[in-house]
Order: sequence, then structure tokens, then C-alpha cells
Amino acid sequence: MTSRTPAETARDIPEATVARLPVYLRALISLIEHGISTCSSEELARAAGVNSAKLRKDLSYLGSYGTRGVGYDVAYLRYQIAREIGVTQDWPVVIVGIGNLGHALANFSGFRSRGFRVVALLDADPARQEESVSGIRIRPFDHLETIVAEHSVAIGVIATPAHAAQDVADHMVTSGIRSILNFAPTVLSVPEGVDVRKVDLSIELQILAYHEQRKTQGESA
Amino acid sequence: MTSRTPAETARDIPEATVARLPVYLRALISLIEHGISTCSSEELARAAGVNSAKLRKDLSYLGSYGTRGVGYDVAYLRYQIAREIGVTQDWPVVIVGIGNLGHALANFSGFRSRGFRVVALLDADPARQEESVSGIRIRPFDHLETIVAEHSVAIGVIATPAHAAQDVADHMVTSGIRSILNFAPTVLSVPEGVDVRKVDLSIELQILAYHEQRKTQGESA
DNA sequence: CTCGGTTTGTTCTCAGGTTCACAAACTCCT
DNA sequence: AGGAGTTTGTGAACCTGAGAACAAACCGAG
Ligand SMILES: NC(=O)c1ccc[n+]([C@@H]2O[C@H](COP(=O)([O-])OP(=O)(O)OC[C@H]3O[C@@H](n4cnc5c(N)ncnc54)[C@H](O)[C@@H]3O)[C@@H](O)[C@H]2O)c1
Ligand SMILES: NC(=O)c1ccc[n+]([C@@H]2O[C@H](COP(=O)([O-])OP(=O)(O)OC[C@H]3O[C@@H](n4cnc5c(N)ncnc54)[C@H](O)[C@@H]3O)[C@@H](O)[C@H]2O)c1
Repeated sequence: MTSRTPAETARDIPEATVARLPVYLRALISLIEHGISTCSSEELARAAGVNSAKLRKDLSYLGSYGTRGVGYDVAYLRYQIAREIGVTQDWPVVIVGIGNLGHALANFSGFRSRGFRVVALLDADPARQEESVSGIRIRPFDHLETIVAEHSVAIGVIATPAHAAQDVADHMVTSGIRSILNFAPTVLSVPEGVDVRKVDLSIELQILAYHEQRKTQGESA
Repeated sequence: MTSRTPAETARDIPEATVARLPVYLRALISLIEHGISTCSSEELARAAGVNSAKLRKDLSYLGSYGTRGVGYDVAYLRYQIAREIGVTQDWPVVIVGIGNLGHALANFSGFRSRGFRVVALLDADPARQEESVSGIRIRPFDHLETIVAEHSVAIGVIATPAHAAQDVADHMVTSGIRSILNFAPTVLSVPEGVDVRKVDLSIELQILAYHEQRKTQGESA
């Protein structure tokens, strides 16, 4: 095995693997909290809810951090995954649209513990701007560009109604944000180089409904 | 083209297609609201943010609902997709854990308009049980079984802290719920035949962070 | 009725992801 | 030191999904 400087870390991790790394990270943190210092791929895979072969292959993209015949050092692996994902330092985040959902997000303590820090809450409604949520004052939406520049914000969260989401996204992009998490049920179009991920309650429920319908049909037939 | 009774509708729609049908449905509804009665696969694909070949292939699993040289009848296709997903009638849903997030979900108007109806809000904390959210009273968690039986609830939403989620899921399963949407950041284990989908903010943000880190690295190199 | 233009439904090919299975590498015990 | 037992890392087979490309089917004009 060749020694591996951070700079020459493998460049191309498959997208499916990237999506699972946070799950492994969480499982490792849970193991640490239970005082477990070493684990096999089998155990970690069970904790993460995946196949152990898949887990091993996923980890192999990061490097060779296990020991054959022994398993993985939990704390070491945790650090390596966190470093690979990029959550060893906190990422500044802005949330736009502080309604029902925005309030819940702003109050959500899981943010800070997972490598993110809410630096600003923005809303277009002046009535909202009197308010503070968990110690952060709600500010006017047109402060976006200033705030992004000031805090080097790279990640924006959209929690506005669907009809406002594209406009908000456009402003985020011109302000320099290149990663967007969208809770509004709408397709965003953004330039090349900007990543958008969506979280969509209705879609998830509809997928469940589809399968539920099939189950029920099979029953009555 | 053979005539097709509802019963002999194609049985095996690929999972990737199932996940996109709700997106198409939403796009079609939006077209209807704009007074558009016919559209080509190209136009619908643009509205849904996908490749037109992919859209056509997806729709072909449902049947042959378009007309060559013309396109699709928007209202007709909308109905067919809704029927396939199973959202032509409302599905009763229970939400467990009415904290920050649970409140937002309970207040969310998009539920009813998308084929779902919240029949009960449940929480273990007696202090919560004084409260009503958008006209629905919060009830004790141990009413779950009764409520599920009474309303034939098939879908449950978990919005409790992570440490309570597995216990809630177990109770849901024994009550007869076979589809679970989980917002708690934990892996649920459920018996064969029960579907779980998760919505996980931290994972989405970490995936964005991973790509963001790569972008920034490339820049400074 | 025929022909040109349009758009669907489908076939084919390729890329990506999952799982199996096993050699290589390690530990511990004798 | 050697051998038995364990567990990783990975090659290879298999499966699923994406996209290009095109024949079949439809419309409307002349
Ligand atoms: N509430 C939920 O549980 C839930 C669940 C799933 C999806 N969603 C989606 O999340 C989004 C927000 O939902 P909500 O229930 O919080 O809605 P909401 O109406 O309570 O809040 C929206 C907020 O966005 C602000 N806003 C509107 N236009 C804006 C603009 N151009 N710039 C900045 N701020 C603007 C409004 O002032 C308001 O405060 C919606 O798109 C909704 O469909 C919500
Ligand atoms: N708030 C957010 O924006 C957000 C975002 C992403 C994920 N989450 C996750 O969603 C979950 C809920 O978050 P929250 O901020 O609403 O938390 P919260 O603490 O505000 O609410 C949790 C609620 O669950 C209830 N509860 C606890 N144990 C229960 C049990 N056994 N049965 C029934 N009810 C029980 C509590 O009484 C409380 O009302 C958490 O797992 C959190 O990690 C929240």
C-alpha cells in the first residue's frame, strides 16, 4: 500500500457513494457515543443499514483505512470520512423564507453539530423582520448579497413558497452561492456549476402511496 | 394498441420512474393552471427538468397515452399518472412528534392538495396535548393503534427525536401501518413488507458540502 | 388521397451501481 | 515460527437506468 498525501486523495468518488458517506459518518458517531473503538465492516454496515460489501467498496474509494483481520478504528475512520465530506470545519449557511418550515429549520440544533452554521435568516416580508429565531434576527431579503460576501457563504437553503423559489435561487447565484438546498416544490434552473438538491415531502409521500396501493391491490385480488 | 383494463396495467414500473412520476404530475398541474391543454414530451420534460427521451420512456410504462405528431392531452395524462401513483383519492396520514418540525408539517397546506389528509397528530409529551395545530388536536401517542384502525391509516410520518424513532416505528408497524416517512436522522429497521423512506436534511447538506469542497479546492490549486 | 412535417414509443448501446466471491493481509494461539 | 481463524480490499458478473436514434403513427394541406 502506498502512502497517500491528502493532496493526492482519489478524485472521483461515485455519486452513490458520496450519498452514503454521511450515513456512515452518523453510524460511526453513534458507535463512539457507545464507547466502541473498533468495528468490522459487517457491524458498521448493519448500523448504517447497507450491505457490507457495498460499505467496504465505498470506503475503499477514500483509501485503505481498515486492517485485515481486525476491522476499522472507529475514531480514525470517522475523521477520514468527515475530512472527505468536508465537514471538519463548519460551513456557513443562509436560510431564505422564514415561515413554518423556515422556523423549524432555524430552531434545528442538528445543524451546528453536523458541520453547518446558520449565519443569517432572510425573509421578504417586513412583518417578519421584527422577529428573532433562536437568537438570530430575521433580516430583509435584499441583504443577501452583503451577507454572502461578508461570511463567504457557499450554501443556501430555500424555504419560500414555490412561486418565489426561482427568484430566490437567481439572487443566490448572483450573490455567489453555488450550492442550494431547495424545500419548495418546484424545479429550479441554475447555471452550470451550481448544485441544487431538493427535499420534497409530497414526492416522498406519493412514492409511498404508489407502493402502498400495490400492496393493497394484491391483497384484495 | 390493445385496450387495457385497469386490472392489467403494467405491473413493474422501475423504481427510478416511480420517483419521477410525482414530478411529472406536478408539472402537468402547473400546465393546467396556465390554461395549456396539450403539450409535447419536449415541453413537459423541460417543465419537469428531465431529458425528453427519459420522459417518454417513463410514460410508456403506464401505457400509450400520447398521440404521435401531436403530443399529450394534459388533463388526461394528469389523471392517468395520478391514478397510477394512487392519489386520485386521499390517503389518511398520522404524524407522530409534534415539535418544531411536526408543527410545520401539520400546518403544511400542500398535504391535502397532493392526495393526503392528516387524520391525527400524536405526541408523547402530555404538555403538548393541550394544543391544537391548524384545527387538529394533539393526542396521546398511545392512541395510535385505535386511530390507525379507525381511519384505516396506511402511512405514518415520524418527526420525533432520533432516539425515539425506532420505538415509534415499531408501534406503527404493530398498529398496521406499512409505509413510513422518517424525518429523524436514524436508520429504522422494519419487517419485510414495510416501506420506509427518509428525509434527511443533514445528509443533503453534507452531499452539497462534499461537492462544494471539491469546487473550492480546484479553484485554489 | 397523398405527401411532408411532427412527435411518440421503442430498440439498442453504454455507463454506473450492486453483489458475490476470494486472494491478500492481519492477529492470536500453540 | 507456523497454522488456524478473521476480515479487508477488489476483480468480475450481474442488474438497473440513461440517452441516442429511428421507425411507426398521426395531422393537415393541397
Ligand atoms: N411546512 C412544511 O412542513 C413544508 C413541508 C414540505 C414543503 N414545504 C415547502 O416549503 C416552503 C415553505 O413552506 P412554509 O410552510 O414554511 O410556507 P410559509 O408560507 O409559512 O413561509 C414562507 C415564507 O417565505 C417568505 N417569502 C415569500 N416570498 C419570499 C421571497 N421572494 N424572498 C424571501 N422570502 C419570501 C414569506 O414571507 C414567508 O415567511 C413551501 O414551498 C412549501 O411548499 C413546507
Ligand atoms: N427541526 C427541523 O428543522 C429538523 C430538520 C431536519 C430533521 N429534523 C429531525 O426531525 C425530528 C424532530 O425535530 P424537531 O426539531 O421537531 O424536534 P422537537 O424536539 O422540537 O420535537 C420532537 C417532538 O417529539 C415528541 N416525542 C418525543 N418522543 C416521542 C415518542 N416516543 N412518541 C411520540 N412523540 C415523541 C416530543 O414530545 C416533541 O414534541 C428530529 O429527529 C430532528 O433531528 C428536524
